[in-house]
Amino acid sequence: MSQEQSERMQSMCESAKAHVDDLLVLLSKSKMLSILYVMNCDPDPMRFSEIKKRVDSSSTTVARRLGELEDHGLVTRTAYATVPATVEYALTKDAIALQPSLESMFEWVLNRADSSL
Amino acid sequence: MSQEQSERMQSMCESAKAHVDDLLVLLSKSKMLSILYVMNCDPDPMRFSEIKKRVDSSSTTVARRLGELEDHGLVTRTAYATVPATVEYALTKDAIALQPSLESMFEWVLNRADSSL
DNA sequence: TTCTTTTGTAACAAGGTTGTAACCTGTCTC
DNA sequence: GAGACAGGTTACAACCTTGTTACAAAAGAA
Repeated sequence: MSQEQSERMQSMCESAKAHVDDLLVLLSKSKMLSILYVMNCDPDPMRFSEIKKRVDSSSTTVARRLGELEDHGLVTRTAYATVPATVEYALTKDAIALQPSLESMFEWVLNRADSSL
Repeated sequence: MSQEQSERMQSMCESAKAHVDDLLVLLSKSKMLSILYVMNCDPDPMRFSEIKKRVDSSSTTVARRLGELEDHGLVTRTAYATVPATVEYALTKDAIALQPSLESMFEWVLNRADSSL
């Protein structure tokens, strides 16, 4: 951990602390890291059903998570007037900036899962 | 996301998937990322009260998280027979391997918190 | 006309998680 | 003896989160 980063942490005002907590709570919600991971795997926008299939969760939970990500400006939602409906989700620039961290975190997770077999 | 990583994901057996899920659930528990972060900030072992103070949570939750981390082999707990009691927690080698990911994830979180002011 | 599809939403019961308050150990100090 | 300290544990009520089920819209296919 860099000296600079620690100082930034300690000198933070209440408001910024709340924002940090907010983001940590967001990232800690169930399936959230998985959703960001699968969306990072593919640079193209992804449909609801594809995300749901890959993270293996209920519609309700996937919809809730995607809504929360949209609220935080981390994904954009685009609906097309096809029949049946088509909706595409894409990561925003801000979320793409998280990619290296996510990738190395999952690298670690996969390695640990491998070695525990 | 690397080709190799995606393939590893897809070819995983049920057992490994369970391990991955297990780790993701662990990392997603409340205050977990914060605890790992503050312990990474300082290379020395850290006392219970210091961790509790830095993550700003209840004894119960901090104790629960540290226990879970210990169960997963990510921290070691060392008690000294002083009066009053002294207990030190240290990250294991495996947890230290997660440091770069955590650091860049928190870098991202702090940047986002800054820019949302 | 009814079935099918995608992408959700609403309501709700079941289960999980949290903080609080009370308590504990063990020794030194007042 | 009473307090204080670190580092917890236990019990429990309150709260949060989850999946399930039912439902909806819109239009083309059977």
